[in-house]
Amino acid sequence: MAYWLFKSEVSTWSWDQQVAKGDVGEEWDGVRNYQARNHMRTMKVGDLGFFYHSQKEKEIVGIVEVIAESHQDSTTDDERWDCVDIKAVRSLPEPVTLAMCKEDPRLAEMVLVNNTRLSVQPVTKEEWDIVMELAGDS
DNA sequence: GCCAACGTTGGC
DNA sequence: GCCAACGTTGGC
Repeated sequence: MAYWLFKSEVSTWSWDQQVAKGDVGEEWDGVRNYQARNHMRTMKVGDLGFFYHSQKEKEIVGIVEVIAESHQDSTTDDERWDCVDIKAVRSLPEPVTLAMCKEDPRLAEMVLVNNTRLSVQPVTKEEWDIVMELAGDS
């Protein structure tokens, strides 16, 4: 079981919209970056991920679960692009901001901190646990 | 709004 | 196949 982080702008696709979809979930479509796509191709049903709001908020707000493995992105006919489906699991008790991640020396290697432009990225078990701790979730 | 980082495109 | 030009993302 692996851990991931999904980035989205609030104006494009927000956590509230994801939550509103409930257990039906939603395609994580629109990704046009090979690295991000490759991460999605390795995802398995049941993997968990953080939901991060980029740009204005810059904070991890919730937890999602992969509910369908990678398939054709329905927003394009281009066969190069596929994506997984995810559903909201729950909100974090307290959002974890990018600043908090940067301040914690244990998260110095986190992709979120180092590669700001990657929209779908892996998170290690250790990083996951630390973020959960920062979120006030035990 | 600016700019750095990075990915993609296209000319050679 | 290299590399310059360009476009996009996202933090500040």
